[in-house]
Parts: sequence; structure tokens; C-alpha cells
Amino acid sequence: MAKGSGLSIDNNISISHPIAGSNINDSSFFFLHHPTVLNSFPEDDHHINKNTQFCSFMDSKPSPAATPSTIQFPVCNISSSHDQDSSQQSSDDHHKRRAAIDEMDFFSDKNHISHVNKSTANISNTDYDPKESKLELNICTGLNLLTANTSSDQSTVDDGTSTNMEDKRTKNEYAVVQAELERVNAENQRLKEMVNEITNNYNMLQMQLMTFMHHHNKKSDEQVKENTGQLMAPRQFIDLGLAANNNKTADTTDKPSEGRSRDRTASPVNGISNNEESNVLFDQDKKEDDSPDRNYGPNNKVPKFSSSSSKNDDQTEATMRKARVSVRARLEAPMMNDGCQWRKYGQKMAKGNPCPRAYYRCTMGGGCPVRKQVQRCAEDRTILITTYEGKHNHLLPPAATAMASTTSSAARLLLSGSMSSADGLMNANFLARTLLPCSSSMATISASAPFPTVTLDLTQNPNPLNLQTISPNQFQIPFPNPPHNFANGAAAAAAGSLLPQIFEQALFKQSKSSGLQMSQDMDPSELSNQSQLPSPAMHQGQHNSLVDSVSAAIAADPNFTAALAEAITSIINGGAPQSNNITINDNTNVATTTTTSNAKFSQSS
DNA sequence: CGGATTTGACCTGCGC
DNA sequence: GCGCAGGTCAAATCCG
Repeated sequence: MAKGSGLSIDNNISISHPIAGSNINDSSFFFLHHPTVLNSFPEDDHHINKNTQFCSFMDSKPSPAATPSTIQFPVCNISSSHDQDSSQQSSDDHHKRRAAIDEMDFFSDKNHISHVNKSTANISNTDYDPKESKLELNICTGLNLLTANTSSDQSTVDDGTSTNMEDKRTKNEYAVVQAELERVNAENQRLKEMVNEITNNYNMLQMQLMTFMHHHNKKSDEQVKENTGQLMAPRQFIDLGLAANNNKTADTTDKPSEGRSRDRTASPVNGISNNEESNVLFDQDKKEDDSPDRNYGPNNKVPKFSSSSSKNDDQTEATMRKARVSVRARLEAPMMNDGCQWRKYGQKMAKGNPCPRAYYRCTMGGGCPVRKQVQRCAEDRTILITTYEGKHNHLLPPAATAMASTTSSAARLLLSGSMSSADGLMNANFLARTLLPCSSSMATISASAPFPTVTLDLTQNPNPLNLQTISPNQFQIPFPNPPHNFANGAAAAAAGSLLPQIFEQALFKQSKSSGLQMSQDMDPSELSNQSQLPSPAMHQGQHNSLVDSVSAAIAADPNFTAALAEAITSIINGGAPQSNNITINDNTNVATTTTTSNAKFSQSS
């Protein structure tokens, strides 16, 4: 290479380093994106620190002035293969060198920026734009290399002393790193914004759900009584899970029209008002939480009434204990891996099913009230039916949060009706309408069942997101395109995590379409942020909530991400548009809330 | 040996 | 009141 030809800058990596006496072919020499190729002049030999390829990057003993501002890039496999001298360094130097290698200082002092003639630094790397560069590069190479771009007519070779090969090389590397850094920063910022948005939307939905249920709890009983004829049946159903009433006299005087209520559940219309004014609750479930193993003891035969300021919470707990979420999944394994630890405490032969029903209790937390029943379907024994009951009173591992949130949300859905019976049925029916707006058949709920049960069917493959009535007391949500043959059931459990989002969306939309019911009990400042949201934003929030669920599902079992993604995609593509058709009427008069709700209920019943 | 599972007994509510 | 069914208890057993 003739003198004066300057540096050859080429994106095709080919480094010839005559100074070091070796060619640098190791791709690891270049970090991140392909840096440009630099050929130095032999004349510059005396300027180059032989111990380094990038003088300013790696020199462990820079000049004191350059020390604080030296940019240090991680460079691997250099010294051993390209620098014989480095192998002779003392171990101390070696450690210093390594320490220098491991550091990258992109924010060096501007005062130490070397004077680089930008006019000669015609770098072919398109990522580099000195004008847009926000980072200042401090280069103190001690070199005085000439640079030239032989491949471009635009370049001019400056034979002056302001530029040199190391400068250009460093600048190239810097440009690459800077571009990468900016890209990563931009992506990081974008991800942060996404996370914040998802979090905000999730919190908003959760708050709305809570507020909505709180509103139901505070609705006056008179409003319910106005529809006594229509509400009788739903009251019986909804409150089955709430009231623990062993008052046999009351039972005989006002029994449910059909079916029976189980222990610790009772007809709510036995002269016991569920509204807040009654200020009555059953503390039985608190005992259950404290000592679930003793909830069948004689002391618990007669639930005790007490007053408490935390009535809502206790009622929530009570009903959560009653509400059930059943998951049907094709599963070879004897039990679905839902992330929790369970202890089997019983097994019974259930009527009408040759397969025994196993009873499990959560053992992850002391006195956790959550239980589940596992039984194979009589018709199709490849289907495993897992029924969850209760609410965990302890922290859950990530893998268990999906199903736990499902059961919790399902219970809350049903609970939302137990506070105010009319709206309770409305919730279920609204859920049906939301999920299957085109269907003329509504999920019907009666008092014939001991527990309100939501069944998540992961075994079917219907076209629409369908809501089926599989029994008078159950509404079933078949999961579209379910993953087949779950190896361990984790995907099924994870898929169940979609349920709370469905509930939340349904409840939220109900609250919207019913005239922003929460507004009565809600701080206007809180509501303002929510009710005034334009629909697209809200839909986005719901979608983000779904995404959040997806994340939990994936966390539950990454091995089934693909299968789960398929199912989720089906919901998003097939189910979400349906729900998104729900019109959010921000102009609905709040004063018409009760009327609207009752009208909805009348339609449903 | 300690924890988990099995399994028969027991409890409870409901229907007849 | 009795029987049935669902649900739970707890001693026996199993297992790592």
C-alpha cells in the first residue's frame, strides 16, 4: 500500500495490521456490528501501542490525562492471538487489562476529545452520523495516522496531522456502538412505555372491577325488592354462595324453589338481608381461612353472625369460598399441574361417574382454604375436570398465578352478583352477552346448584368463543383452538388465566353499558380517568390486560407457549372483536343506572 | 423417619 | 326419620 493512499475503509471486514505483524481475522475482534476496516501505515508504527489493537480502548496505562476519559471497549481474543507481547505481561498488568476491557465508558469527558478532522472521516458505516451524535468521543491514541477513503469519490484525503487511522477506527467503532446504544435505548424506552401502559391499564381495570363490585354491594335492597318477582330465583342462586345459614326454620319457610343448598351455603332470602344496611356477615369463612381443617367441626355447625366494618371483604372471602371454577382439559396426567402444591385428603366415588373424585387441599400456605376436586369425565375419560374453590391466602409462584387469578376472578364475578342479587344474574348474563352477543340463548342460572360454577372448557374447538349452558347452574366457556394433549396440564392451567381477563372485560363493559354504575360510589377524580377514556384506549387497555395474562401463562410453562399462543390468538382474533363491539356509552346518565340494570335483568330473566 | 397417599368412618344437608 | 350423596377426617399405609 503506497503511502498517501491513506486508510482503506471498507465494510467488508478485512483487517491488515502490518504494525502488529499479523492479520486480524478473528471476527470477535469486532464487536456489535461490523466495524470498518482500517489499514494503517507502516510509518505510523511508532505511534501505535503494540499491546493493543485499539490503543485508546485497551491501553491499561494511558496517560494521566487520558485515563478518566478513555473509552474502553470489550475486545475479546485479541491479545492471545494477535499480540505476542501481551502474553509476556505480568499478571498484574493482565488483570488491569482485563478490567479495562470489561468497561465501556461512553460518557467520557468532552475536554479530552481528540481532534478529529471530520472531513476526512468519511466513514462508510451508514449508522454513523456525527451531527446527530450525542456522545462525545474521547480518543487519545497518540497516533497521527492519515486516513483516506479509497472507495469513494466523496472522500478527500487529508494528509494533515489531525486525523489518523486509529481515530477513524475508533470513530467507526464508536459510531457502531453509539448506533447500537441508541437503538437499544430507544427499544428500552419503548418497552418501558409498554410496561407502564400495560400496568396502568391493568390497574385501571382492576380498580374499575373493584369499584363496580363495591357499587353492587352498596345498592339498596329496595331496588332489588322492586323486582322481587323477577329476582327471586337469581337471589337464591347468587346468595347460595354467600350466606351461610343453617336456620332451618327459615329454610322451610322460604326454601329455594328447586334443588338444595349445601352445608355452609344457604338460601339468602331467609329474612337475612345481604345489603350493607343489614351489616350482617358470617364469620365462618374467616374461621375456614384460619383453620380450614376444622370447618366441619361442631363449632362450625351454626354460623355466627357478627358485625364488622370489613363486611365487604368478609363477604368476598365467603363467596370466593363458594364460587368454583372448573377447568376441563384433555390431560393424560392424573392431575393438572397448576403450579400449586396440593395434598390429597380424600377420594370418593361420585354418583354417575365410575371414576373416583379426588379431593386436594393447597399446602403452599398455612391454612390455605383453597381446595380442588379432580375427576375424570365419565363420558370421555381423557378429559380431566379440575374444580377449584377458594382463594389463596399466601403468595403464589409465577406458575400458579394463572389459575389462581382465574379462580379468584371467577369468584369475584359471581361475588359481584351476590352483593346485589339482581345485578349478580345480570353479571352472568352480561358475560354471556359479551362473549356471545350473537347468541340468542343466555346462560341461565338457577338455585338448583350448590355452588355457582364457571367451567372453562379447554377440550372443545368451537368456532366462536362460545358460552354454553351445560347445566342450569353453570355456564361454560369453551376455549377456542385449545392445545391438544397437554403434557402436564400447565398450558391448560395457563390458558385458564385468560378467564379473569374475560371477566374483567365483561364486568367493565357491563359497568359501562349500564351507565357507569361505579360512578355513584367512585371518586369523580378516579372516574374521570376511566369513564372519559375513549374507546380505543380502553380497548387497548383490555388488550394489554390480555397480554398481561399471556405473560403469566407463558411464565407458567414456556414449553407450551406456542400452543397457548395459538389459543390466545384465537381469542384475540375471534373473541375480542366481539367484545369490542360493545358500545361504551360515556354519555349514559348515571341516574339511570338502576333502571338500566333492572332492564338488563328483565331481559335476561 | 417424615411427608404424602389411601381408605374407611364420619359429618352434614337434602329428598322422600 | 331414614337413606343418599357430597365432603372431610384421620388412622393406616406407602414411599423417597
